[in-house]
Amino acid sequence: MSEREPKPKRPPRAVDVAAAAEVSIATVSRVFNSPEKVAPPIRERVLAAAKAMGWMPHAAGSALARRRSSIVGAVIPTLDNEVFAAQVGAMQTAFAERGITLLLSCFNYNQDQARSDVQAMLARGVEALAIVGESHKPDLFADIQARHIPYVVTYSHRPGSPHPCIGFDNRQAFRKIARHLLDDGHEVIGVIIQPTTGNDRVADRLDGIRDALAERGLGIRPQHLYEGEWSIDFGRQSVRAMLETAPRPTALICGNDYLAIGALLEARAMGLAVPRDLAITGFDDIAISRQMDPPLTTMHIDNHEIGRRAAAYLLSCLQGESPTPAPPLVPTLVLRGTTGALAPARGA
Amino acid sequence: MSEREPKPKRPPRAVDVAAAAEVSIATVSRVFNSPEKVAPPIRERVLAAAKAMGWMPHAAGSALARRRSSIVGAVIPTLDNEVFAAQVGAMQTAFAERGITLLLSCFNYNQDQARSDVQAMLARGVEALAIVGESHKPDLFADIQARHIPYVVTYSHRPGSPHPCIGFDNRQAFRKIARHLLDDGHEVIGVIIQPTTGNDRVADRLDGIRDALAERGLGIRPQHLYEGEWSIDFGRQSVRAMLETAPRPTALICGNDYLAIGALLEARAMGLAVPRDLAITGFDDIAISRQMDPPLTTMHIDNHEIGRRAAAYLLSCLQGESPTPAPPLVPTLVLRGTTGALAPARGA
DNA sequence: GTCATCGATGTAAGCGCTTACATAGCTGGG
DNA sequence: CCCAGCTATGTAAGCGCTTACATCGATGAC
Repeated sequence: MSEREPKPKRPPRAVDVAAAAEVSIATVSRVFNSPEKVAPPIRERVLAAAKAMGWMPHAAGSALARRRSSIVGAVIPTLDNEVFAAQVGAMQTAFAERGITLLLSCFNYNQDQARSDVQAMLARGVEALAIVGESHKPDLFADIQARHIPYVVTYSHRPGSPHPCIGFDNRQAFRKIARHLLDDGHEVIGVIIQPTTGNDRVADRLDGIRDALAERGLGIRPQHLYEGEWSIDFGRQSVRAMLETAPRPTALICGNDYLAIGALLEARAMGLAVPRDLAITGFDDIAISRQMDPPLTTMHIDNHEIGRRAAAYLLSCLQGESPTPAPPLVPTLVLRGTTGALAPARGA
Repeated sequence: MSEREPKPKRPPRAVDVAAAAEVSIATVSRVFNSPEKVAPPIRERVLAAAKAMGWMPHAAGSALARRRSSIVGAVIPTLDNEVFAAQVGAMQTAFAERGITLLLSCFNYNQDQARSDVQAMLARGVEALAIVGESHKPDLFADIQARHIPYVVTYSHRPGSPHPCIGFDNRQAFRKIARHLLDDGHEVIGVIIQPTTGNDRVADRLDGIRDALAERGLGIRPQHLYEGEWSIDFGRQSVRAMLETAPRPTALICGNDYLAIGALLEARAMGLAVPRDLAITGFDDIAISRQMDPPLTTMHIDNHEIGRRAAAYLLSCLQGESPTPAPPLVPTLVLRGTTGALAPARGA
């Protein structure tokens, strides 16, 4: 009767377990942190007591004592883009296996938000940080470096970047896309792309396109460049507007697959044949892209792989190693049905 | 010269700030937690000192002292489904506004994983928990309840559930879909659905379909029921196999939009007219669905709203209120191009 | 049989912070 | 002019845990 505790409110603490198992609190701690140091019979007793009262070491206490939080942070623009969702999912899984918890922040493409989220994470004692892109307020990186915390920039891999990166060279990748289209014979090329301001990755993509065109003495005509939110609808609107210009572009490079899908759907709705009347390329190779009609030519990025690599890199840093960040990933151009050699305009 | 610290390694602590501002450590703490209690000039001095050394209260320390962690956990199956990604994104945003950090776990439809993730979160001292679905090991909920922390089940709202829920009644929703198809004149209805084992939401969906069919004395023929991973490809395969059976279904209910999109694409690839030869319905109304040709009839779920409501509910609990969980959301049937009245089989 | 040694356990000092309580100036009423 | 009653600040006791160090037996070499 008197054994019944009428107020089970307060969660058990290590001392309670210690009392129940008739050992000292230090032994309880050891059972959970270096079990080999405690004699098996006692170990069992402690384990049994802990299980009986549902006790686990409280993370805040051990974080303090151990000076390690076992949490890492992921800072991404938004989960609404499956690209970042996949990266975060892969990281979460990789870290969970090591008993590390993932803290998430979505900054919605807002640099101030990113900055303050990172500060909050630092205050929480994250031991490492993965951040999408490198166009952030300088303070953001300064804060991280001041803490001597390992971090990695993802989705970007600019030559000469001061940061460790896991990603690919956006500029190169788009140069490759543009060259492919040029090789197919296109000379008037339109571009639909996400906002470039404050987004290094997208700015690089546009630069890559310009590079390739410049190599052939070409450029992007202002009326053939649409910059706006990444969405299927923006892709649709842009292509509709662009096709009213003269000369009409014969090919369209889109900053990501959502835009490309919008462009493709609208072009077909307008009665154009793709790729004959208009070639279209995307970027990311999201799940739906290869299901389109015709299937979308795009560049394949392995987002889970980026997440896994970022996690592996940070994990390695946390073990005290100094891994050399891997070479850039090289996205592969997946030629599907929305591109093809341009029919010769005139002559046989 | 001697002012230079040669080892800036260790992050500053409150005592350092206190020393710099020539106040006691208590005052420093007060400046950050109840600023109105400290005289403005001193407050400024402390703030300046803190900023100068880049100090912020360390979360583990304050969590311990305050007995509040200011973190909450979200437990979802996977981020690869945009439905859950959207929910998490909305929650993260809502919590961040209140200075609360979100811990994420993806259990990949594995109940053991979910259980241990929840335990890890409890050990981390989460103050609240949002969990997708209610078909979890009973221990999972027992652990949470033993800690007396608020929690909410999302994406599910079964009548009579013992848990607070933010979601919709999956059974009702699919009953509605099936009834609609029946009203359109369909009698042979196929089903492609995600695995039902260990997934209450999906099991409810199937039950809802059965309910509606039973009302008209009908049922699902075994050869018209395909259960498997939710993916466009599974939708494709299933529809192909199903259309070889006799009698052929004239309508197809899919457990979510991915499956429906696969079914739609494959049906059209097989030369069927949709909806004339085969009506198709999805569920979730993901972004791409209304872009399909014909646009997909589906049920619209506001995933961000679920996330916001879940966050609001938990936030309210954390303020000590006892909010009555809101009534279920009612997903709306969005009739688009993949359904329509069945042409009369015979007679005028 | 004695003592050095070693392995198993306990003791206690923090980890960085918050906050109840103590204290010390002030203000102003009597 | 004194003191009750404030308010602004400081003191110190934890929060729950880990771990260096102390302690205590037991083991085995001599």
